[in-house]
Amino acid sequence: MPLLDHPDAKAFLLHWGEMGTQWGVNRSVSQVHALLYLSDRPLPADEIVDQLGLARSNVSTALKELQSYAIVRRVHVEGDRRDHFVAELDLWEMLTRITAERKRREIDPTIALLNDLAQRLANDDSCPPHVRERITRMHEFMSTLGNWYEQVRALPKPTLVALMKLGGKVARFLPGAKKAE
Amino acid sequence: MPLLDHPDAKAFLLHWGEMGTQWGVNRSVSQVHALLYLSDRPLPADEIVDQLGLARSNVSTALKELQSYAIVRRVHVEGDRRDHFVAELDLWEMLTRITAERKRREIDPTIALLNDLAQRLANDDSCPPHVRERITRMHEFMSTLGNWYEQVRALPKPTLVALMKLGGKVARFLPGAKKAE
DNA sequence: CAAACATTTCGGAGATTCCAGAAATGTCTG
DNA sequence: CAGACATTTCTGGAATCTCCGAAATGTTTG
Repeated sequence: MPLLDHPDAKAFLLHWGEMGTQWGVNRSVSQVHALLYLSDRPLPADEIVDQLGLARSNVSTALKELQSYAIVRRVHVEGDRRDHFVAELDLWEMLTRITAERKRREIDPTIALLNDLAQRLANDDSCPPHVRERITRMHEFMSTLGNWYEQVRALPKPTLVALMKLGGKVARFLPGAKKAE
Repeated sequence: MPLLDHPDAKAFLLHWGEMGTQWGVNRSVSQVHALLYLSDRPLPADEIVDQLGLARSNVSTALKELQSYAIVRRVHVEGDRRDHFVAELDLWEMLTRITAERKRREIDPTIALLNDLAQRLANDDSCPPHVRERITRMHEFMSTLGNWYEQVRALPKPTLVALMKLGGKVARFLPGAKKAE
């Protein structure tokens, strides 16, 4: 009955956990995520505890973290007082949500700092020209990247999927691009 | 004289170090990178030690790590026996190299595992259908993503830059896309 | 509102990572 | 090949992160 009796499910879950640690996500969090992803029904925290052998408190923290990425959500189950949880099953959604949250946490603060620095540099003649230039370049680069991301993410999902399927062929549509492949 | 006497350079360096830790890169590594990025000349390890106050051994390890991402390289300086190091200054190059290496380390092993699992699932009737389906979906998704990435990265840099400048407007060129914005 | 149940927060033991200094290894020069 | 210099690998203490169990907090039900 338990999901993890199946060796392939278990292999997936274990690998997902390891992969998480490489990504800066802690193992418990990514294991909980893998379990929910494979489950065909909402699971209460207790059952996650049983299946993964983690402490209840740890599972609680993991669920909170996953919810902060919006890739797991609480659902109510008829006739059960306990919270149940399900993972986002649309992988494209999953990717965009993780990306959005990571940008928010990791990229945006950097852009903000670079904004400040650029401000200060404008009125500071004591800064060696090459330092000014390097910081300015970085600022422009990250801003451009951030803007690009915001634009792309605003596109409707089917458009994004279509773009991805297109792969390297998008380049053909560029004005002035080589027509031949 | 030392680069870090300039408060803005220092702010950049410190922030870059913190940002690194968030990214799973250790602080020493990202500080060394920031210093080299701001420097207008190749630096020998000793000078990095002096400017950052790190142990020599630590700097050595950091340089090795940065070289493994190919965003820092060793250069020879006329009349000095010591190795000197410079950072990649083209930020677009920097991004693509980091991305390539992270994909290689983090995504490729997952795809490889999913290949194996998909193989095994094909001959395994004991696996519950929904588990099979979830793993298969994940496999397809990550493969598609990986293929997309390889195609896009093969495009010439100017094309990539042009695409990025285009932002969300690429969607206009999609066959069957809404022409109006 | 009291009792039962569910969840979160807290504190600390264990594991991991970081990083300085020491030792070892590698490389050049005379 | 000896000695000077440069770099890397090793080792252990410090700092950080992980994750359990206990205590505190929140929530439902009679």
